[in-house]
Amino acid sequence: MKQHKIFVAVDIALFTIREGTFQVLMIKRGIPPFLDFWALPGGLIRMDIGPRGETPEEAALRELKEETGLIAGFGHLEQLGTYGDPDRDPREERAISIAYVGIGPELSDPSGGSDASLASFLPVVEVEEESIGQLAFDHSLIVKDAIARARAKLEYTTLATKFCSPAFTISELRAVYETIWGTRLDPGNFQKKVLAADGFLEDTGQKAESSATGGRPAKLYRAGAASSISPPIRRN
Amino acid sequence: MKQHKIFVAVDIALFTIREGTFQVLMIKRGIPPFLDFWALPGGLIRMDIGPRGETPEEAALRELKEETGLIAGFGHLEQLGTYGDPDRDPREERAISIAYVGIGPELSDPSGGSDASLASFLPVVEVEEESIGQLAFDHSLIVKDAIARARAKLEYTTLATKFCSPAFTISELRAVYETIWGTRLDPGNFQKKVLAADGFLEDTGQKAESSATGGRPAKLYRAGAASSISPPIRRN
DNA sequence: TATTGTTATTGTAATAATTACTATATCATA
DNA sequence: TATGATATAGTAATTATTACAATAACAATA
Repeated sequence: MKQHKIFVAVDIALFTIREGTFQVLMIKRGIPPFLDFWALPGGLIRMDIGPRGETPEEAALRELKEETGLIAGFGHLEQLGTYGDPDRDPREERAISIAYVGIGPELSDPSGGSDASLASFLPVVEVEEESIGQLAFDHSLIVKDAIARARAKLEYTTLATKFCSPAFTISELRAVYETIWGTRLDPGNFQKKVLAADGFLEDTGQKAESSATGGRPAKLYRAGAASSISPPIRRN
Repeated sequence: MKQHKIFVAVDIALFTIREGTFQVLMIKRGIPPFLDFWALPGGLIRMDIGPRGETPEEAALRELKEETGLIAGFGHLEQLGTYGDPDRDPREERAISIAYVGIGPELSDPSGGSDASLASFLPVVEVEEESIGQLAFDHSLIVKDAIARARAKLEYTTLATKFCSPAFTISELRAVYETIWGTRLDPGNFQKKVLAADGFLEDTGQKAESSATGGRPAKLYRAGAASSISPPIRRN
């Protein structure tokens, strides 16, 4: 019976926008296998924490903190899927992985730790085209799925607000869409659409500083209570 | 190290439409825990099959066959998500479960086997409102998520064709939407919409028998190559 | 102070999609 | 041949989307 037990890992693809670029948190592996390869932060679910072991979410947040120093002050965490190919891990013992997608605004700088020699936000495009080299395990597949999930969810959910500061302008929100989709959206139409979507935005009554280059100062909004929006924001 | 290994199960929510009703395949448990409770077909991933154990998909199809007699001749299988709460299984040893959603047309009659004393398609509404009693483990949550997934995917994918026979009429397809959503759709508008969706339907050149009550015989279509449709079919 | 540059926000007209019907086509059966 | 039934096509009103123009509100500068 016990022969059927399997190692269960969790991995997390944590996205943010930094310097106008869509980025994902990666670590450089400090131990074999795949020593010195880039990988997603993650590790085994531990059974020696709590009376019956950790939940997968707890494990994801713990590993994130251990390997990158980042704590759970970010806005969103959802399960992406479970990767269970018997050959996804080259080691003797089989291991499956439950993957998560996380999203946060302006995250502090990561620092390597435990099994990671280095932790850093990397531009999503560089990870996609593997100009940083091949990724460890099946993490290239996981990241690809995670990116697709994030892009798709912008359309019909209020996920984009999770990339923004607590109070943000509509331009800032539009920039999130433009950065992640790699497209350009009409400012006027975008404005009307998000304001028409019930529960997407709440007026704070405040105004942003006029930008460095001048221009009319924008109103500041905060995220509303809605989690899905209809009609959706379209990708073009 | 080995202390961290966990039992990994798979469960499958297999949907079909029978006698105009949206139904899901359930088994009655023949062993404890939850003896005689209704549950989803499923079981542990086995490590003694293949050089490194089964894939989760293989395990799902094997358990389906063992417990219900149904074989994999159906149209669609996708991962729903992994349920990992440490207390989801009351037994001594912790077990997580990877859940799948399956869909098939006109499936043969199931028969109980192995750990199931009985297997049967049950109307989704009865399972939802638990008029058949509480479900085993967290299967009530899993079924709920599976139903929501199926309903949502009808909108923007060609999933509905998986419930139909190889050649089907537009009425038959419309009945799938109406049954699963519990709504009524305008026949004329529905027809135009699905025909306008590129790659959704392929004309077979044949016509269906005129129905028992008479009426113009409908054209027969088969599923096209597209997997997503835009604009989506809306729920009303 | 008036002007210019810049960004936010509102307006508008053309186009496209959706809806609620109506009309016609094609069969079975009386 | 008429009638009932269902499939399919058409049509006009409504609604949403798009592309673009106009106006508003500020900073910086002449």
